[in-house]
Amino acid sequence: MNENLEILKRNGLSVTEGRKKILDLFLDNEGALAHADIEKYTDAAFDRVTVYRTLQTFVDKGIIHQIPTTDNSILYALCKHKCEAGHHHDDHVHFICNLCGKTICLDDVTVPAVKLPKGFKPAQAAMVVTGTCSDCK
Amino acid sequence: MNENLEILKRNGLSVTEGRKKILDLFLDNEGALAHADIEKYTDAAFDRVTVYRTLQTFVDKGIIHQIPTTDNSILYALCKHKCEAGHHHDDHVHFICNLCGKTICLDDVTVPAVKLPKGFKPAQAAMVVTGTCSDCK
DNA sequence: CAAAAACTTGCAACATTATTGCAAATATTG
DNA sequence: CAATATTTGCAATAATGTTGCAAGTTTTTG
Ligand SMILES: [Mn+2]
Ligand SMILES: [Mn+2]
Ligand SMILES: [Zn+2]
Ligand SMILES: [Zn+2]
Repeated sequence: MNENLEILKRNGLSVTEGRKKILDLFLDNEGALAHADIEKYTDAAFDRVTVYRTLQTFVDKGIIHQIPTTDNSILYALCKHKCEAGHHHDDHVHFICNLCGKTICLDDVTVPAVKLPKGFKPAQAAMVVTGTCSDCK
Repeated sequence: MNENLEILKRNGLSVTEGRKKILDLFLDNEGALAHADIEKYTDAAFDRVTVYRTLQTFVDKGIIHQIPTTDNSILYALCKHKCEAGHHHDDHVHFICNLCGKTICLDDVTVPAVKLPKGFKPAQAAMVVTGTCSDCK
């Protein structure tokens, strides 16, 4: 069975062209995608609003997760672990390559715990490393 | 001597009302500021474009640093270490409080090193922790 | 399988945020 | 203080994000 279909059904989502296509992009793409990438890769076949809503739906369901950036954009990538609606477990480090520009989920590199000052209670931690990726090295 | 003035001169920047005022905001404010905050705190006394350019200039000079977020905004905070033009050394963890919304530079908490897969060469690492801050606890 | 119900999409209108060129204003230099 | 260098605000333009709603599509029901 197509993996995209399987994922949509498992999450109780109606199966539509747009959702299948956008999910495929994530499944086929190793790196993370920004809203703009998706518009480009789908040749603007779907309305910009639909893309916004689809991404939001996927995040809500725990199908994709967001990666913070420092350039007024948000990157999205597949959740490979068992994320559920309302509860993500994406504790891995993200790597942004300065040369090729790709953002890669280092699924096997866990964000290390840090000791916070008194009174601070951590809930989630994100880590983004920049540098040169293994392809560009 | 006023600290803002001192910082501007040290970095070879012309001293203007806008720069002094915006720099003061950072000096007076413990937390990080977004572009929108600055417009609000200055009562829109300066054109939006001037604020963009001022923030960019400060980042370039190593006076402030950027903090990545997951909501299409960029936060800025003072560099407290010896950052130079073109070379930042802000290796500290950032904490975003889910209750009061403040973003705090944990200047004494260093981003831990992580072991990356073969071929990846790190240059910089950023870490953002969310949760409850010491004021809101 | 067809009808009803539930949900998703695209459009249009609108709002917010960001970028650029350029002339006027301001700051620095000597 | 005059000459020069730099910064600012404005206007125009672009890019990005949000909302309501009617039409279209998918799912459920009998
Ligand atoms: Mn990831
Ligand atoms: Mn900081
Ligand atoms: Zn690369
Ligand atoms: Zn707080």
